[in-house]
Amino acid sequence: MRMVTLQDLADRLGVARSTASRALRGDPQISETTRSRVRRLARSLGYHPNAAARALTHRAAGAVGLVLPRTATFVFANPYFAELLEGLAAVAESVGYPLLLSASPTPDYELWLREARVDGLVTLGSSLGEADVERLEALAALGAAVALIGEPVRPTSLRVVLCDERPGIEQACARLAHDGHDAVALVAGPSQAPYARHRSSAWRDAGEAHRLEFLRTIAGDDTFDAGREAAGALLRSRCPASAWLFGNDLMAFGALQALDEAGLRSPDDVSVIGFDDVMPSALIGLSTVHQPIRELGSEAMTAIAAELRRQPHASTALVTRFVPRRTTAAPPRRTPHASEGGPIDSEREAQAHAPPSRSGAARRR
Amino acid sequence: MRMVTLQDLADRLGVARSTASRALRGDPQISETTRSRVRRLARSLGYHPNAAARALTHRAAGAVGLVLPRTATFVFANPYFAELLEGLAAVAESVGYPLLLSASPTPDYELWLREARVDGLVTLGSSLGEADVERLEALAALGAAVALIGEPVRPTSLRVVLCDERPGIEQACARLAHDGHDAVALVAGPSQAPYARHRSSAWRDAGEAHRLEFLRTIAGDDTFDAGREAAGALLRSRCPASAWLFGNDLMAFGALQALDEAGLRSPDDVSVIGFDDVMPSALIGLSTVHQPIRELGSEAMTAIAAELRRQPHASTALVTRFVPRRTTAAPPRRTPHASEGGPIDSEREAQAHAPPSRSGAARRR
DNA sequence: AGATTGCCCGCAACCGATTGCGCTCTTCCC
DNA sequence: GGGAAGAGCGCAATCGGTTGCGGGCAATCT
Repeated sequence: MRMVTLQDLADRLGVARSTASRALRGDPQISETTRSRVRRLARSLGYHPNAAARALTHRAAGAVGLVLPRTATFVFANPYFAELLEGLAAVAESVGYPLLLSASPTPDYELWLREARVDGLVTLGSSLGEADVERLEALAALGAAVALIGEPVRPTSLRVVLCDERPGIEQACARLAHDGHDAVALVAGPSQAPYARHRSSAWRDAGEAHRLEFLRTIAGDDTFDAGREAAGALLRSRCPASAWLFGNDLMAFGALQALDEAGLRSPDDVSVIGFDDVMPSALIGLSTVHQPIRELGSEAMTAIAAELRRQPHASTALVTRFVPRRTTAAPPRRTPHASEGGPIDSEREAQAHAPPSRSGAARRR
Repeated sequence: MRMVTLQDLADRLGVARSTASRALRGDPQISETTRSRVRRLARSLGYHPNAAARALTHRAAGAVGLVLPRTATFVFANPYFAELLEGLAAVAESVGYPLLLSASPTPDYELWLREARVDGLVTLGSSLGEADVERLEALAALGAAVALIGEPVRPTSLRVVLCDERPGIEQACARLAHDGHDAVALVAGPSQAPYARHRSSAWRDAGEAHRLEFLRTIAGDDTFDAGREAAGALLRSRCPASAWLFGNDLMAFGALQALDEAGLRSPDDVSVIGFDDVMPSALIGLSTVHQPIRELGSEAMTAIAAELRRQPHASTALVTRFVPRRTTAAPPRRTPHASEGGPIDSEREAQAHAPPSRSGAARRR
């Protein structure tokens, strides 16, 4: 695959390569005549400077990498990543840094930087090990721009973009308490993951401050199926919690499915609160803690672009907020398991004050 | 940002750059001793060959671009693209071609290829103009691997990955007819877009074969809001269609929302059928025509990788199928507009044979 | 002992663009 | 008319890695 080169332009015009180069980038030491001749030819031949050659002389790739330490399937099954990508891609586009994408459960965080394939890197802080952080810091010291989304295992000099999860969680717990809930269950993310632990303790702290008793805590792996299984376990164990709190929306979706399969529903039988507020949540009316995911992405990319251009960058503070929708209400009079075989009463009751409703989430067919 | 170079290795070992190079890539003309010395040092210094320099000599970038001719916001608001990306990224990862991502409403399809930033390109066939197709063909003739997802304006020598939309549409219409529907409305995609026109005529052909009358056709722009507005228009105009067919799921979601806001619901008041079967569709129980979106992505990427490696590649046939869920049923006795102010009767009736249901999709709060 | 063979390795020329430095030619001035 | 200034352009090195070709050296053969 042979493209038009600077030499081609120079040959055709009878000038030196260097002259052609200077003409194209508007060097004042080239006469107007020559400059326009070169530019005209370049346009008509569809010349574009070879990215690799430029990268070599500029010692900069002009691209930024996004490393997602999960399989592509996992990543894009979760709308969270789509929204993150939306924020990243929008800024990447506007600042002119192509985004390189990698989704692998065993990522090599350093590879692209060491190959000088990218000048900067965005990745998830929470999935980095101690050693990863250390090596990325070393690369950052050499000039790489690294931004972490979410907190890593230990404090670091790398730029970390995060969002205060507590306000939204606090609001959610306040609302539950106000509605009369006093016993909840928590379906958290993977217990090894720092971010999941942080979020769990945020739920616990806020919940306890509002006198909510945590009857049970289950660790899931942030997938739909994990949520469904956790909900199944809660139902089978007849856990009398009147509200279920989740580490993310996807698991809450799974739980709603499980409820539906059990012939129960939210909020009549149990209130359900997710975390993230991804797009489908608005669609199905899930009450959840809204996280500004796009902004996390755009903030990370903006920070990286600023650093690469040696411009100052003031980071903006991001916070969560509770978005009450249709899966939260006052607790039922009876706990879910008390009405097996068809929650007739609560249904009648719900109908009395609820508008006619389309039938709900996915159901076995 | 200065990384370890081949010269560094050579200097430290007192050999020539070329020797170090050959040692690393296992050239048999280098002695075992030297080879292992070089390799050991390379590993301990964290050496990785500079991607730009390799690209220059190999005349290949070792990367593939994905150009999405829409804003990042549009792209990632539609789960379709997330699933497409899932298929692309999974294969890209496994074949070792990093994926470059671009989302811009005014894309430059050729730029990355001309800059030699990528060896191959994936984009959406339906959004290419005549001129775009021509220029891409020219680049393909020069050795670029180009794959189009969806049919372009005219037949082309470029590789086109597509999926037969008719079977699923046919199945959907058959089902509607069988359930007793005879009058439908179609909310199609943008009427300028070839793919939307194809899909519309597929709906019409299949519908008419099953004696469904198309009372009204509205062109939307494939967004949630377009679907909501189209549904609003249908309701206001008291269109007596008993089923609504959509150009994609996202518009169907919007329509469900509009129904909900009007105090109506599907399928009691009107059956709704989407197209794509994106992830949230299963969640909210939308009946829809399933398209193997991931496979479209993986097929495109596989084809590109094969072409770049000069390997043969047999393309696989992809087809759609109808997935009946909860938004299709027999038509109501009365048309939607006849029961304004609360469709009490149809509701009772629905309850009689429907399992208890969670309240449905997003509703105004 | 001298010639031959083969193993290892270095020299140098690329790939395509950028840039410091110096050369040439015109023009202006004394 | 001769020298200086300055405009306009070319030479060559450089970025880091690859590769054709040739050269040095030791072992082997006659």
